[in-house]
Amino acid sequence: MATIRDVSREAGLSIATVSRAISHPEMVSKASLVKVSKAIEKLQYKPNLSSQKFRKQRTYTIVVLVPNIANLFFTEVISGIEDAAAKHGYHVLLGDTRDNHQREKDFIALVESKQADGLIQLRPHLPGVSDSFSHLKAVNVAGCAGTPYSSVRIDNKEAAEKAVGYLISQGHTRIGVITGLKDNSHTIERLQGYHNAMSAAGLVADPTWTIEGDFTLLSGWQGAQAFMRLKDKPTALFCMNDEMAIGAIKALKEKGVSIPDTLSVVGFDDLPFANYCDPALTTIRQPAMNMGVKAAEVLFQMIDGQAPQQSEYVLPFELIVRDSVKAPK
Amino acid sequence: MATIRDVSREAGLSIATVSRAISHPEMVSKASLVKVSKAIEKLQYKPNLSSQKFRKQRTYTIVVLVPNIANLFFTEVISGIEDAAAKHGYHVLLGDTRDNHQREKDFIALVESKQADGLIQLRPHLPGVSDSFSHLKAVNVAGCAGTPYSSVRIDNKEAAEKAVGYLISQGHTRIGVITGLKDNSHTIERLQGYHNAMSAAGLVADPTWTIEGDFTLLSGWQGAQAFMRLKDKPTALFCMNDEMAIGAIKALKEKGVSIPDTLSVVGFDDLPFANYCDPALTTIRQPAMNMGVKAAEVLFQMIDGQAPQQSEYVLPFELIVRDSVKAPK
DNA sequence: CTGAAAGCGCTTACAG
DNA sequence: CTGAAAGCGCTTACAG
Repeated sequence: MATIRDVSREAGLSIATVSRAISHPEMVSKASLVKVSKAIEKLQYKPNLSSQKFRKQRTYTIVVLVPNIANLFFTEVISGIEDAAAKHGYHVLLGDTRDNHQREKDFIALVESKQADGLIQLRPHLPGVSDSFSHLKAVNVAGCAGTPYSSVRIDNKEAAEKAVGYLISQGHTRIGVITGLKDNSHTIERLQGYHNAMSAAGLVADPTWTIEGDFTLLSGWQGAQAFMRLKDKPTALFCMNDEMAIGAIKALKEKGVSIPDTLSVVGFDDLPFANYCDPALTTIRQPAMNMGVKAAEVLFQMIDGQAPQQSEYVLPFELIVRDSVKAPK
Repeated sequence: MATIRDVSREAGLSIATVSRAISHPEMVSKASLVKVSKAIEKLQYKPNLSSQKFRKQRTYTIVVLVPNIANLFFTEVISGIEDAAAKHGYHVLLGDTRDNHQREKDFIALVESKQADGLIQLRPHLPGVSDSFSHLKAVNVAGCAGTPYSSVRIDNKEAAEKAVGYLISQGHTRIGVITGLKDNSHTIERLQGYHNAMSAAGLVADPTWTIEGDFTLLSGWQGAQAFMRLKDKPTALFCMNDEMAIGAIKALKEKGVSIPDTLSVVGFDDLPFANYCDPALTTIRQPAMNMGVKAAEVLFQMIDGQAPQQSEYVLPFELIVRDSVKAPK
């Protein structure tokens, strides 16, 4: 592989001039520029970026920490990050942690060891584990309120409140909920929204109506089974993500429950599949792609040495009304 | 940030010894090892990997080229790659190309410019565009037969043949197909399998039964509309991926077609959602995760300078029978 | 506008 | 087992 030295020899110029011709062409004469480009052409020279990075102490690489890449919501956020990265000349190193703390640490070490300029964490901040971020250039995306570093998210509490409020507006008074793992911050915030909506309408939320899931299809399916065993069944069900809603609908239909005639269901996220299930799912749309773009842009700013204007960017969500909700009989 | 020089000063040893203590502890005395580790501890030293990489001319990074990260099948393959990478001490740089050739070239340049040691292409090989791979360490995963460099895949033709053969074995003789884009190699191979299965059973495949899609939910939905307009409707439909099958089922149900009673449907891939649609989808399961693992391992071997044992690794697929197929009336 | 030289942080023959 | 030194490929003050 040709190096800058080969090019300088071929062009009959110093390596300094060759380097400038590439990085700062305005500092070099036209004649030299021509010689250099001819030499580059002839030798098929590609600058060794590894060397450039090392020299500049800047990698133009960011790491994206994600608990599980096989998740359509995360994946859409990552698309946004990739787009912004491509636009700004950055690359993204994928950190699929699978909730493995060692793996998470390894990726953080990448930033610490100058392999990457910064980091985006895609999930709620975990106190304890990810506190090590504080000394890094890092931003949290799709997390929760109170993240101790810059974050881009929606207001989960309000969104849940809106989802449940919509069910109430359709006449439902007995509303169940399938949550994520109970310690998860998203669960906590969305559950708060659920309770807020209920009490704002003067309704009581029976504790047995709250069923714990873990944001997977399977847990939605299982949650619905638990729901069916309730003696005093609600007429509507709020699922804290679309995957659980889809799992729940499956289980409900298996038991002969007709949706939305007997039971209304609302999801959260608006995955592409939400529009293709039967009935099409009414859900909260998070601006996943935009969240990714925004998070990346905030990070690039930080890397450039500017403090972000805000410590939190709260983006708007939207209620998407489709066919899974109907007034109770 | 502390450098190796700081550590050497702190430990009262040369930087050479410090370097060895870290990379080749067996070459260093116990006493020195202790001094070094104390100094590292005290200074919170992290080796600058950017420098190490540059020095070693080895990045321990691979790029994964994927047309679209927001695709559950791809994402599962990537999980496999990530697992293998973590195990072997590699990192993965995500190349979400969005079918943009410029972006694809940029990522290839990353390997050429020594930013990454090799590349995995997740999609069928595109003659012309990706010919530039030939001089790189590259492997193709989930592509097609005849890829001009190492590849890991299933036999698409046989898999399609099996899917269609299953419909035939259930008594269907009139079978339609929703394909991907017609120039796509997967489309071509799977279509061949479809025709093979038909003619092996002595059946004729009416050309109007072949409807072009593009592997998206929407195109499956649209394809089913086109299907409904057929005068002489088949009793079964083979969709070249699960997304199109799910889209098609949605459209069919909207038109009041009962599945599988009136029409049987088979998919391809076995996405997590396949088991949660209504009816649960009978489909071909690709070993996505394993394909990712295998592709990564082959690449790591190549990077280590060993030629792969085989130029093609053809992994087994599986027909998953669920509820979307029934004998025709 | 150009070149000689220092140096980014490490690793590794070489000599001891 | 250890250290002095060269060098990986580039960039950038500095001097001209």
